[in-house]
Amino acid sequence: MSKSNTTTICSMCESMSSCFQQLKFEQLENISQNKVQIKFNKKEIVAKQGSFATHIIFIKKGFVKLYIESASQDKNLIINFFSKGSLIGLSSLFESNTYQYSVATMLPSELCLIEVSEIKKLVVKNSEFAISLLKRSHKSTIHAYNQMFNLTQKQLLGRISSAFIYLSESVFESDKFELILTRNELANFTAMSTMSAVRAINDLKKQEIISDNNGIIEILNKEVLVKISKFG
Amino acid sequence: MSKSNTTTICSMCESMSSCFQQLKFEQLENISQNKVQIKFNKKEIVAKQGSFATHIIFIKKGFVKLYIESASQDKNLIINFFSKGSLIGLSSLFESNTYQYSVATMLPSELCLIEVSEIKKLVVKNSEFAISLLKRSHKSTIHAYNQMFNLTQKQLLGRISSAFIYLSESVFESDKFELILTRNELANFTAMSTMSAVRAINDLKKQEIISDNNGIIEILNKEVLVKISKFG
DNA sequence: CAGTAAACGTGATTCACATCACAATAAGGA
DNA sequence: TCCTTATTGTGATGTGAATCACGTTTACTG
Repeated sequence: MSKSNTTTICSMCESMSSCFQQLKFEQLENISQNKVQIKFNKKEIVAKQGSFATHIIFIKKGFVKLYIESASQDKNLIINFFSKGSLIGLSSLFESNTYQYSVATMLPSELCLIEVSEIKKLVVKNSEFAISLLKRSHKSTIHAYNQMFNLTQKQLLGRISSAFIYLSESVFESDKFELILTRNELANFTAMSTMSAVRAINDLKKQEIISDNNGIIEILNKEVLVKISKFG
Repeated sequence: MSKSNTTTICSMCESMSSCFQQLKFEQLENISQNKVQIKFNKKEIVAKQGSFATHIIFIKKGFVKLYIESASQDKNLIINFFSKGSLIGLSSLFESNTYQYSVATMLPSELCLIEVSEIKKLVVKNSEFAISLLKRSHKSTIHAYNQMFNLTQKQLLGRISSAFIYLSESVFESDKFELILTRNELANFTAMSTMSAVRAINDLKKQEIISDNNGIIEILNKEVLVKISKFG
């Protein structure tokens, strides 16, 4: 990682999240003065589970995964993916001062690290900002509940199908998208072995429900995909 | 359920949650005037997944479970348990206007249903209140992440052990407690079959890690229990 | 651009857990 | 109080998915 030599002023940032749009000009200036903007290569760790959380991570550009590592480190569970405009690390902020998860880039990314104390001040000053943080937080909670259900109550094909629907609708926002994730990462997101992920994907390909051209996934038969994702 | 004939004034409520302690007297009076206090028997549904969420649920007394129902209704996943002082339904409030989960009593309970609009007003007016809601929300998120990890990465005994530790430390707050939950509910909380839950519990009993006297659970060997919960 | 590591893939085997079948006990309702 | 239903329990069987073993292809990296 390297500190960017062209730090953008927050009020000029075209990736600005909905939260920050609630802020007044001078409040945004405060953020601007209490952040660092950093460039990361792909596959770099941005936040490490267990370490002190002194900053909130804002994604200006790129793509990251948020995941939980096991003690033995061999089993990772990917909780979610985030791209431009996302804000990460809020839960560590109010609940505990250490990260409860790790965050790593999956593409070259530009991130802004904003001081926790600055965010806290703004929550007190600006109730619109507080509400938009509340919305984000509840979105995370609902996503986690859904995933808990998906991962524990559905089997292989249902989990993979749910994952493709989620990626298509909520992450890449298109029926055709570059997957970016490896089979191993998809396995870690769906709580199965890499081998099972490979088999499940090829199964969907053979049934012509999805296609995969060098990493470009296209959902060919959404109706059936949804049916599989619901049945289990 | 039946509307309580002795509605407590919020400012006199001895179950008052930390959130409400942030409120000024007249704000608490507003809550008081915009709530209904209702008595529920055990095993009654308080909130039904999919229905409109017009109220926030405050637990004045009793014990409830929050769970997600499957389409076929035969598979339930219990997300969490709540007792006196808890506030439920906030995520439905900001993210969607329908409940993403169901809530049911497990003991006779007294609940206060507070109008969503009233809570929203207070979040805007009182930033301390907003922050305490943020804290609660993040606590839910972190719990969900932990559970996701537990349920997907650990096996039977690890999951049951984690569950007993959670119940002991975070729900009943004692090494000795009345279980309240049936084997089936414990299975739904640990994402396994009822039969497996029965076997796993009896396994822990045989190893003298826990004891069960007519539903009174005692953790006899916490050290080993923690070890099992970590290994998986 | 060769060498090595990471990612992708297929078939055979193993194992954890669900399911089935059935019994005993406890709880709640007419 | 009896009758029904929920809850707890044990052993045998079946199966979904992990693991193992191995080969192929694609991407880094000096």
